[in-house]
Amino acid sequence: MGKGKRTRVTLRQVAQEAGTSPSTASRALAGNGYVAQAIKTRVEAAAARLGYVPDVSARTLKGRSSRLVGLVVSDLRNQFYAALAAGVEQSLAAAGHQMVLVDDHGDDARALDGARAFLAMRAAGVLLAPVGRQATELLVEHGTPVVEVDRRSGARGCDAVTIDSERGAQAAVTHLLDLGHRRIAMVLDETVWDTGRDRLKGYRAAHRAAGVPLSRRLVLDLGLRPADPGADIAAFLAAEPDITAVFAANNVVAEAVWQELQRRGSPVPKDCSVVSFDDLTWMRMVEPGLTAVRQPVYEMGRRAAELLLARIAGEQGRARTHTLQPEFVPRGSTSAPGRPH
Amino acid sequence: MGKGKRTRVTLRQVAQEAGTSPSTASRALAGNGYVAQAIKTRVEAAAARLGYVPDVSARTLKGRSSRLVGLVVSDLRNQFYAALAAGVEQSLAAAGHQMVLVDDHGDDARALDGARAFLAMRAAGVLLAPVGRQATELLVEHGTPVVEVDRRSGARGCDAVTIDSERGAQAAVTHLLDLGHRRIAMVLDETVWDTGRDRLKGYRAAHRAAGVPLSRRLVLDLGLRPADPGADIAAFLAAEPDITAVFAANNVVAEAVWQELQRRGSPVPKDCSVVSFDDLTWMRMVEPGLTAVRQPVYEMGRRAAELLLARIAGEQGRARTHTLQPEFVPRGSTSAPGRPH
DNA sequence: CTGTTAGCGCTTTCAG
DNA sequence: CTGAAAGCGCTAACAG
Repeated sequence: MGKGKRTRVTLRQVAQEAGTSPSTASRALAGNGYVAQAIKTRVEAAAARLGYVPDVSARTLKGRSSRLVGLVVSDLRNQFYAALAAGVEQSLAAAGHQMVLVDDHGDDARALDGARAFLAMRAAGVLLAPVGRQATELLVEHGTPVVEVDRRSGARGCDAVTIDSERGAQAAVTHLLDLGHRRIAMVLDETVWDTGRDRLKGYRAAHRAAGVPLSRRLVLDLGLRPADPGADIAAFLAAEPDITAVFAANNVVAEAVWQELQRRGSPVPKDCSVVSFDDLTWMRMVEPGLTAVRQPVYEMGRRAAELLLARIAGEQGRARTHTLQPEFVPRGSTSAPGRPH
Repeated sequence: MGKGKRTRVTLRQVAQEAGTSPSTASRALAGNGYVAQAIKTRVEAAAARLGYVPDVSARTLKGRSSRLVGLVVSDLRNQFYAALAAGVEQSLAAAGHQMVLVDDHGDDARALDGARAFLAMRAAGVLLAPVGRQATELLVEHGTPVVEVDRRSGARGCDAVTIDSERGAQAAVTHLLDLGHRRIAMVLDETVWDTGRDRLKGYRAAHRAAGVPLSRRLVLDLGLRPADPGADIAAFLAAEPDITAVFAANNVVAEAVWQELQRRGSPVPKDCSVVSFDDLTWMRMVEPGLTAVRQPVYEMGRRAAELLLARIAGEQGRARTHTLQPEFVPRGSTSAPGRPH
């Protein structure tokens, strides 16, 4: 022990030890086909005694695919993706699969590298939060089941699990409108994907439904990876002093907005109400708590994994998109508008 | 396209397409051995044309091991582990390895299952935040390089990367003592591992160094997965009304302490100062900000992965433990003691 | 119910 | 510099 066995125990050795043939030993261990109970026991004992660990690469080579499932997320340090990954892992582990996790940092090229690696390892399936359609297309083209999560790339031939962004955003903004706000800003960091676009749609739909005119000047798009979001937000708020509420399109934006409001000393919600799309730990820790649109992220990961597992199990039928509903969580950061700041 | 090729392109086909033999094609693609430049180009073109994706399971079967590296963490939804995993992934991806992530939920049996799976897939190496020594021992016994992260199981034959818990805790508690606190509580959720134990040691060492007597009654051990931590903390604070400061052993505990303090309406730091070991997002978002011991978690993940990669590359020599230093971050949640609450 | 045979796709001696 | 041959460990026909 502790020396690191130079040579692994193979099925052949187990068979020998049990006084039978490799194929019988294989059947005994895998539980396929007929094996006498006595022999089965004997083989199992031999395997245990020798510390046999089956070689999945041999198995994978023989069969069609491995028990590996790929997951591509855009930023593991973002709690949103971490929770997503946790949900995926949970379902996968329960089904006896392993999760290979790739962080593409929002870069399509890295996602594509990941996809190629998944192909090479004969992954049973892949889950991804797409940043482009290339990765999905490559995978689908090669016959690997794919489920897109959170965003949809628009690629054909794959299932998807998303959250109803438009509905969630509309609920959030309607809440602000109901409170009497009329100059509601929306801050986002992308309209590249359906997430950002749909949330903007929801923001607009809420205004239309309430008969409140829209103003382009109230929408601030920071862009992905802004150099200095705080400065952008500061300039925005200074340019639009009659804003009484801000709707942040996701947790990253919400954090930047919150910090800028703190920095400039604008009391929330007195000077400015705030709502976030996506509800993280800190939003219920701060005082006042942040009103938020809670996304069932962990659940989304689980659902996506289940869907993928069904496809892996051979389920046929055309691609489906499951849409989960967010939940509006009112907290202290929203109230009727005071005087403009 | 989009139909899912029933049969993958093999090296044989690429060779045929390029008008050469499989072995030459292999050399051309892998870059091993001598191949005429002309043929090499031809093979590469053929591979690209056919959309060839090498089968790693065949490669793994032939060679000793795969390019898969296992990582076992205890709770992916905990930002600490998510950051750790992100750091690991970053280093691994840069080196052309893939990360297989297992969440053991603090359960040794699941970690062991993970370890067996890693063995079965001939993982090149494994990183783990141990919950017991079984997984590490199994892996080491089979000759798989292992690096333990954050905690050490005590198993022999593996490297480790940890953070100096004792030093960090001592700094935090010394800070409180320097402010004049004399009744400083410590709340933890385990003394099972060196993390909890060392932080308790640091708490005690700080007291000894300051000549302040210790009282067992000031230490609350919630235990792992407490049913109702809030209630336990409430009871504890009620039973020890002269407490003027709380040192929370990790982010989970800090969250529970913070929420209980909010709930009972005890102003921080006037009634009670608070320090957390581990610094999460919310701790700098709340008002006042939480004084914390920042751990370089992402960096720890990176370092652990580098260490493992070196072992995978064949580095010899006895097991080493890298200890990273935490950083004390004073914020608003600590001040001189007011009157006892 | 069990053993023999063949071969998954790749790499790697070993001759040429 | 290139091709033929063997085999990594396992499973799946197919006979027995």
